[in-house]
Amino acid sequence: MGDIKVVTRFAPSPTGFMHIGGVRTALFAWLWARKNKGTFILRIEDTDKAREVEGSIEHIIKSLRWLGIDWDEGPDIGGLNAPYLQSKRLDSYKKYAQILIDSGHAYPDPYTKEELDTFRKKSEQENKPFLYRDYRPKDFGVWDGTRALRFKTPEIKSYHWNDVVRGDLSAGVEALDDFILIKGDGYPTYNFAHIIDDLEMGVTHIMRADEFISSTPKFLSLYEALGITPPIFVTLPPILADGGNKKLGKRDGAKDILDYAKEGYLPQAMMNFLVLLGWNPGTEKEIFTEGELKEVFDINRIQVSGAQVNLDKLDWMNKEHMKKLLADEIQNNIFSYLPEEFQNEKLVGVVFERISKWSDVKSMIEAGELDCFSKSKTPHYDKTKLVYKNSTPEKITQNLKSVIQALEALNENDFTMENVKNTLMLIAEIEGNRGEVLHPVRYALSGKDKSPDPFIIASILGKNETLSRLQKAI
RNA sequence: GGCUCUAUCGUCUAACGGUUAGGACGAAUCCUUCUCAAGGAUUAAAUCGCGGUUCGAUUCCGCGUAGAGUCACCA
Repeated sequence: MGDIKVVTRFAPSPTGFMHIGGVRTALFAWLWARKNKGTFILRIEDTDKAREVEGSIEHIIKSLRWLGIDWDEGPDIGGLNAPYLQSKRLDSYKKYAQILIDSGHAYPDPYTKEELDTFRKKSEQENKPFLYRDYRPKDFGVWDGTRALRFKTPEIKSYHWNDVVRGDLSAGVEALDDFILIKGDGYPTYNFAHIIDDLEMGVTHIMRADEFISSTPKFLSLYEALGITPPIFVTLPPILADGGNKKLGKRDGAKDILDYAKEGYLPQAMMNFLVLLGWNPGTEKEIFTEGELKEVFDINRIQVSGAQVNLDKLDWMNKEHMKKLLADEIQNNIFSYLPEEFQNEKLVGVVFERISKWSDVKSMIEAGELDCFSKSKTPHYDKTKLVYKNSTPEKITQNLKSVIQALEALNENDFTMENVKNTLMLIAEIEGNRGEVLHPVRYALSGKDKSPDPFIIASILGKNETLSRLQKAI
């Protein structure tokens, strides 16, 4: 098994952003190549000019790089099998098309679009699948390149094949048809181009989602006509939209993977989350680093049935990966998402601690979680809320005064969380009720019912701001 | 409609044909706590239905049901 060098590829079409589903496919292909010390290729399937979206290629590259996926050959770095844009490989497709024409396996499509539509409607009315081969012309004309070139299915038979994930698969003869190899505009179809490219690039394993199962017989008949040994098929399970039971797609609100980056999810958390969407190691371990995944990932343990996206689990994983980060890594990863006024080194710990309350940094900011640390946003008070439970306003005022007095004794330099805490706890002990001391202080500093503890807020605001807010509360 | 695939707690999943059907997320309860989080402990929660093979079926087979995919000059 270790004798054959593994070559995998990820071959997106540049039609916009990538969502979780697409990236998962890339991840599995990449991991399998890395696990086997093989080659991973990025190829762009840009054969549909009408659907192409400007800037998609850069966006796709950015998305993959964010996740930490790298490639050995690709449009941006070149490689042995360049070019990696299908639109620049037209000569290859023409070469193999000619071979198929010469061997009687391809012919020009004589029909207009309208005629084909009529055929299709007729089949629909009869509740039968539309098969172009029922209308295959008796005599093939000469292909001049202006019409679509169709593949002449050599033999109508039922195919059986093996899939690493699904095991033995089969299809009825309805799955076979004379599909288009090269379109009227001169570009090849996916069905043709990917087979030629994979052949020329030496791809050994094809990872793709299950929507291609039903077209596999077409591919197999083409492999046969060209005398090619097919690569190993690895069908990935579908990813279903959150809460629903539809396959995840852009129309169902599937998000750009880079949106997760903007919200403050860590790439390693996203990678961990994605790899478990349709794969598991067979152990109870769930949190993996990139390095560990490159070791343990195995296509033989890929799931068969579909999985729903569980965003709660992503949040949890993000938290778990944050715990593994060092302070400076947290800073690097989180600060770029924070408004400038919060990019205070002292806030790293707070952000780290409080993030778990929210799904991501963005929503944490929007919820105003960090507002109490802002020197510009002085809290708004509701006097009644300053009072703790059954206490009296007089008692609270008195406590606040004690606190101010005690804190004034601290030097600006000694105004650390530790010292503030000791000071407040001492007063609380003397008063015999923590709530009557800590609550008003916290509320005075934050102006919120729910907030971080008073010690951390005070230490970050500094002596002056802390005392001023306490004074104001009185 | 044809062809094809799939089916274990709410969700993601584990289980050579033999387990009290395990783990994780989420939920609930308790502890801790000035609040909200965090942390600790505990609990509830599943083999789609019906047959068959077998000493024994979540596991193998058939049928049913439900869901998904596909039937493009899209990939």
